[in-house]
Amino acid sequence: MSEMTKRSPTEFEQLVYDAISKVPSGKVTTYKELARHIGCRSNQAVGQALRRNPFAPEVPCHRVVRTDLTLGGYAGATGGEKLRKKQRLLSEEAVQFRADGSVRPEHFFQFPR
DNA sequence: GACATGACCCGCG
DNA sequence: CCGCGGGCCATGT
Repeated sequence: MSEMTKRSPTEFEQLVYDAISKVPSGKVTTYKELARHIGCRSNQAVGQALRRNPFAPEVPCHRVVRTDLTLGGYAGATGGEKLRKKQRLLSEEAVQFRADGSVRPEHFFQFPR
């Protein structure tokens, strides 16, 4: 029979969503930092959890960018409309960008050690 | 359980 | 600078 019920977040995903929620407005973190904070050695696995985030933008996954501070992805896309939306959300939180599209480093938020 | 996918990262040539 | 390969690991088929 076909699947009708929607899948609930796994514990791992909840861990990720909970961590992101601690990133303040106007700041960004990275997939790598996020992974380190929750004790995950796969940055990619963190990206996977965010890619399917059903609570965006309440759970502010738009505040997570790549280690080189370029945008990364949003709503399952790595470019186009979706990505521009991510940039707009950040702009509205007063995050500033450099000419090459990367986030200005002063907005980087590091989790408490 | 094996195999494939992916919003990542890093080193090397 | 750019592509390629290796590493890491949660999820889905």
